[in-house]
Amino acid sequence: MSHDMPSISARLRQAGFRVTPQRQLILDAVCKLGGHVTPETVYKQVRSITPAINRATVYRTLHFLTEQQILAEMALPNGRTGYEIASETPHHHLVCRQCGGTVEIADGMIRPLAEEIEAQYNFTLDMHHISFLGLCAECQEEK
Amino acid sequence: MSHDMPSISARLRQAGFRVTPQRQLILDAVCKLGGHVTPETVYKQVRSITPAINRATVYRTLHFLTEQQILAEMALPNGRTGYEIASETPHHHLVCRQCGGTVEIADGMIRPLAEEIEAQYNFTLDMHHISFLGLCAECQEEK
DNA sequence: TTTGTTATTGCAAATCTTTGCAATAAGGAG
DNA sequence: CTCCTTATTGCAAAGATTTGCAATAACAAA
Repeated sequence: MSHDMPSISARLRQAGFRVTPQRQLILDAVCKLGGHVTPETVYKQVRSITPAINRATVYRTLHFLTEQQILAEMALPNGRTGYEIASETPHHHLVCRQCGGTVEIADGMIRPLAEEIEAQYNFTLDMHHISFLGLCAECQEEK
Repeated sequence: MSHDMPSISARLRQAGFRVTPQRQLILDAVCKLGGHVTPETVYKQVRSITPAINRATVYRTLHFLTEQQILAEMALPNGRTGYEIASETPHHHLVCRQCGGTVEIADGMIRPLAEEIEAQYNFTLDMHHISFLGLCAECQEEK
């Protein structure tokens, strides 16, 4: 999945934010890299194109784009954070703490639980931020 | 809930680990503080008793005690990690990203989902490490 | 008790991430 | 096109966490 820069730009400006070269470069990098990226891989990717970017800007922009729901955050096994393009249909992840591999699980699978939690505790879940940590099939066997 | 140091000590030695003053101080600190603690609060607590402790040791020991299932890790809203005494009956958390407050949810509530995931993906979930992030009832209203 | 093995610690340096502040530049208004 | 406001960036320093390595000290065995 790619991103529609014109419409994203319009949306940001509409909300009073600015569309800077850095933001575009970072979003391009996330798309180009594909899948789940880390602040460091994004930084390197953008750097390979131009030196006109600072690490702090990468971190700040990744947070910003997540707030704007253009990206989605996901927890990685070591307590680090990964990012991916926010998809229309939310989905979640099984993350292997051993090999770091991830498996996507459909939103439908956890929706019943989510609704039960929301109803019972009046707690609104961040539905784009759910990672279940554990051991994948391969890593279980190696044990 | 407190900890039974004699039996824990025996268990660790049994497995070839050593029971050092630092480990005891750190475990005591977690118990004394109660609830969910962070590496920093543990460090300060131990420090207030004796200067004979290094920050790196606190981090390493917290990880170690988690591996030994004496403590359990939990994800905090800012990507940080919290710890608590591992209880007999596993439970999970709803963590408010706004106020940082936590609510415990019973294991029974998510067990059906967990079993479905394990069956369908052959993925073993870390059952002590599940945190759902979101907004608690109070913080929703403030919006 | 003494000794030997090696798990653990402390330290310092490396990583990773966040934050305050002054300088820069996006983009709406004139 | 120029000016003005202020959102963003870069920089540097602070904070948080991890890691390599030599020194220390548990604790099992003699």
